[in-house]
Amino acid sequence: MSIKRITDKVIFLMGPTASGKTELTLRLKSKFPLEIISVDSSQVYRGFDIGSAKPSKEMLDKHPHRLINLRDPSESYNVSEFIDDAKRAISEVISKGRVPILVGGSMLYFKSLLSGINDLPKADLDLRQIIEEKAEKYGWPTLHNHLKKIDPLTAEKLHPNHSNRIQRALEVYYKSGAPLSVLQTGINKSGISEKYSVLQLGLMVNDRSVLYRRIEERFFTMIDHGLLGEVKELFARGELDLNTPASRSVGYRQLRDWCAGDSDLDDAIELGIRATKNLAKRQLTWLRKWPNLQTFDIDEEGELLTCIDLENKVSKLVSDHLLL
RNA sequence: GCCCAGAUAGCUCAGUCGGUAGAGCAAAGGACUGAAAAUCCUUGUGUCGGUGGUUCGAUUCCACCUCUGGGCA
Repeated sequence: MSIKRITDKVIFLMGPTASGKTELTLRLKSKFPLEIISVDSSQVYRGFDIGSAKPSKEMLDKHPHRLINLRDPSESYNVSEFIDDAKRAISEVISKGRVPILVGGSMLYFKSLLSGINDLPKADLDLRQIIEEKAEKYGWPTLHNHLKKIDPLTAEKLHPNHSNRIQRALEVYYKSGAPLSVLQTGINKSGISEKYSVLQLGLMVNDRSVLYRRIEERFFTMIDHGLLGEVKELFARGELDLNTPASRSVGYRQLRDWCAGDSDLDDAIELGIRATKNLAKRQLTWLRKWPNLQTFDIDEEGELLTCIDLENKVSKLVSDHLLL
């Protein structure tokens, strides 16, 4: 076991949406030589600002976040690109003698960055389109059956209705000629856990209704801050095309329907809030089974981590981690 | 005051030609390798508005009552 220097230290701060990650990060940043790297699949899109809870311009000037505003909404971003970008960002920060803190709620990104993924063919929109059309005609269970013949191992793991993943498995096979399950035993794009000592912090909630209330309040705050205008503008520019990952973001998707005249505003808002709650629930499902996670519960009053006591606990861990 | 239509799961509703009921959404739990804020899986005992009547048996038919829409006065 080798003693690691400060140049090997990385911090993860994970938590569901609206759990107070940003606030805690800023507090830690005032005490330690940290630089922020965002782990957020929606904040990478330019123009998706208010609704993705992206920090304001002023805050970004003062506290730069890496891996934000990397793409136009018409483009797409993915886990693989994230891993490359995040690794580069981490080594840049470390080379400046500072400590990278990766903050966000995209749990697949965290997991893949930590443990690595396999080298696989990248997405092919045309091919996906073709598969999609077949599915509309024959149904996903039929395509699942087809997958059984070319990649029984993967098919076995997938439910016959699991559209996206059946589609991906077929895509991989058509592109590479090799079954996904075979490629997944190949050479990994390595994760950072081998290279760095990673302190993994997770914000959890005992009482989910506290988080849900916060989500509701925050949605209306976003509207006060101009969310509707932001969505209208994106819609007018044609950047809420449902085929792009950006436009499927929670909140934007529901308000898009309102812009398109498919629903009235109150319904869209309610659906947006619900979708955000569902997201938070899924994020917590990841964290519950996350190995080596230091978890902190938000307090009963909904004060979240503004509470000095919890802030100190986290600070202690960070401080220990940086000294070891 | 009269007429009509409703009253069924947290919400919107379907249904039972009379044998105590089911979808979607929500909620809860879970999965997760290039769309991941995505996508998918599992879980449904509810005085079927109240009281009576008919019936072996009523949430289902009948009467009255209460409430909610809409119309007429």
